[in-house]
Amino acid sequence: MEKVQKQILHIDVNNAFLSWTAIDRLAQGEKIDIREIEAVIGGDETKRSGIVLAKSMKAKTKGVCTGETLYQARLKCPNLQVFKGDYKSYKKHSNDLYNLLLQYTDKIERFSIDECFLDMTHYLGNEELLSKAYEISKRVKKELGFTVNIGVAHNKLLAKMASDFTKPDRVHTLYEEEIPTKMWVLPVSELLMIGKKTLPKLYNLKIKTIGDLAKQDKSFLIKKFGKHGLMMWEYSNGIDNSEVNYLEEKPKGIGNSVTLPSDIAEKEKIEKVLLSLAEQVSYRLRKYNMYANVVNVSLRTKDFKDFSHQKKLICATANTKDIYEVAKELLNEMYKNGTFIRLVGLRVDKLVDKNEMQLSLFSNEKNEKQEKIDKVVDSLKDKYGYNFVTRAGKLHSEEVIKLKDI
DNA sequence: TCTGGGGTCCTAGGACCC
DNA sequence: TCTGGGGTCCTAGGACCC
Repeated sequence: MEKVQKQILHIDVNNAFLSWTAIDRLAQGEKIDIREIEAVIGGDETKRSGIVLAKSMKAKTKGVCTGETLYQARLKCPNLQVFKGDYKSYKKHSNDLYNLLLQYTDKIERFSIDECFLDMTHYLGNEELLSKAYEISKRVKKELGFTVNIGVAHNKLLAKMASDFTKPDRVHTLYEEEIPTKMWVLPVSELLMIGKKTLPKLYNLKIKTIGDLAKQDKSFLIKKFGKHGLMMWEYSNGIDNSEVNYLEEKPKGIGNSVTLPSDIAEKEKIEKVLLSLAEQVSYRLRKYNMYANVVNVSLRTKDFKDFSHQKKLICATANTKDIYEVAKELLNEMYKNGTFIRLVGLRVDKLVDKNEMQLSLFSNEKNEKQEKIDKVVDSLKDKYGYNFVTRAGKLHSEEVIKLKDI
């Protein structure tokens, strides 16, 4: 059976957070379009999260990079203007884009808040596909007020690589025959899944461009890098057979973490943070109607050393209390008193659907009571806002760590 | 006023079983 | 005695993505 060639688009919003904040500000009557000045969307330095989340073209020209500290960015760009992000607004703009794209196909994979893959295989031939890409590009700009880059190709990898070519507001193709001229000439760091740990290893092997990587012996790369080596070889040669995953997927794990206002070195205070996180994580878990089989606590020390411990549960749970109790056990195992901690994280993994669980097998009166308590607390949170309801344990502590609204 | 927060997937070693 | 070896589960840590 001959395989039908897939037709894929990758849509990538240009400077998403910055563009969307620019639109919101203009809508509120602000005169200056922050896309036209040296500006970034940044975290909060007073909360020790002062990093660049998105940058304008002008800030980029000055060398400002996503992920660097605002302090570093200001050194490169002294007139830099910093604006706060608004996740709720971003979600809305992202949905607007999604709804527009639904007019072309319902096979859309939302890869992140500002990126989508579209399976357009029902459009016949490259010409038709390309003209649809231009149509989408124009319509998004006109109807939604921001620009996108669109990658046009026959698989997801090549579409994503293509959308990353020159920006902003561009449509690029990357068909198989264009790989040598458009992709192999690029530095190997541009290839998807080549990060900052792999890059120096490739440089040591005199592999500098994606083309250099593509010409390597496949088995040599597998011997050197294992599975990752095979993937690098396939990607550099434009091979990717993955499907556009358009069905709504349930999460495999749910986690929250918080950088503390200042480093702390007392277990009791870390426990209070864990209680807040347990509430947050289990609340989200219950919203998905899922149970967790693994609880994981992670810590970051003041000198940025990360470590974590995890534990498989005897019985899956979505109770705040159950998760909190296990989290405390894990903290006890791993925490050495006196160590200064910067970040505390709690996540649950190996999630299962509530409906797919054989209930009552292990459930008892105590569990049912806990579930009822959580249910009441959840509905109050839904009604009056997440931070409205607080646990008694937290109310009586002087160290209340207020978590951001979710 | 130096370094976020949310994820997924992979690896390697130890325990344990047959 | 000369110390198998495959398979699975669990855990800690790491790499990468946006």
